[in-house]
Amino acid sequence: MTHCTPAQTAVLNTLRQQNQPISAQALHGQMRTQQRIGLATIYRALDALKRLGRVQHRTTLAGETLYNTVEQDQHYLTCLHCGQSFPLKACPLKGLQLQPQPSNSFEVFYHTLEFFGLCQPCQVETTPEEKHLEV
Amino acid sequence: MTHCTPAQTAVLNTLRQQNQPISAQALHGQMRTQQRIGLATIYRALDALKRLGRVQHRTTLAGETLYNTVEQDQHYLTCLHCGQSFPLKACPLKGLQLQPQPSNSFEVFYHTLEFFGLCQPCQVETTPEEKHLEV
DNA sequence: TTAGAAACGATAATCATTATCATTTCTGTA
DNA sequence: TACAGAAATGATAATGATTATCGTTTCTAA
Ligand SMILES: [Mn+2]
Ligand SMILES: [Mn+2]
Ligand SMILES: [Zn+2]
Ligand SMILES: [Zn+2]
Repeated sequence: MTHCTPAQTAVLNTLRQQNQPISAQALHGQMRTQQRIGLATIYRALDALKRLGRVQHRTTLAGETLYNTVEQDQHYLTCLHCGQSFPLKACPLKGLQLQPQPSNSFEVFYHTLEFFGLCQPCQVETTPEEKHLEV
Repeated sequence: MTHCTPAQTAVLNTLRQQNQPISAQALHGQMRTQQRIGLATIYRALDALKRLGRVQHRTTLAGETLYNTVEQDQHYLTCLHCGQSFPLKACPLKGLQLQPQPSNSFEVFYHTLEFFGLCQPCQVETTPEEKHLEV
């Protein structure tokens, strides 16, 4: 219990090789070609890594959960109309200092940050009254 | 199709009355005491409001999806050990300008932002090597 | 070795969310 | 007003990602 199990290590390494967040099932499909591993073990490993602060996840509009390592500090603009996601070039929180918090010493491992709105092409198909903030 | 359906309006108003994000089922349980409304309609309304950029949602560590209006721009510190969530006093992105993006004119309606780590009490039960960033 | 603990794989069970479909309500027109 | 087609709704069945279960295997430490 002191360190990662073999499965956890394997999952973490496979996640590191991805250049995009990936679902648990896709991860399984990818890993099982290399080694014998059960889907339940993937979920167990992802959960453990999550609680260790090594892996994070986001949920797409379609409802699928995508995992990635905390190191790849990546955020997306997601279009509410067509569902496409566009990666940000940099993390907007880089170098940002959080205000002192409730118990004033919460230890932050990582964060999730996503933006939702309309991509360029989808904006034209939208009525003016629905428009909000331009960025 | 030009405007909200009665159900969408009702859901949005009920969401506004909440001072915390709430699950679809809890929302249903709360609304059905006031009026006859089906759970499917709640989900349909939430989905429509989501795509209109009026409602957002987050997924807890336990896997439940919680909804809230975009106006209540609220973010949380969530402890990976005990699962408790602590609200931030203010949005760290307030007044922040996004860098020019891919198609350079993505229209942002709202954002989601969450922090994960260890709360004060849970930090003491943790070995030093697992410690990360102090905030 | 060997006993107990932890991890694992296969698969059954769960449960939030979606899809279906018959019914009701709306909207515009004759 | 009466009516036809469209949209919305509620009840409920189906789906599918995640979790629980359980028998087996692997690890750990005496
Ligand atoms: Mn970031
Ligand atoms: Mn905010
Ligand atoms: Zn789009
Ligand atoms: Zn805690």
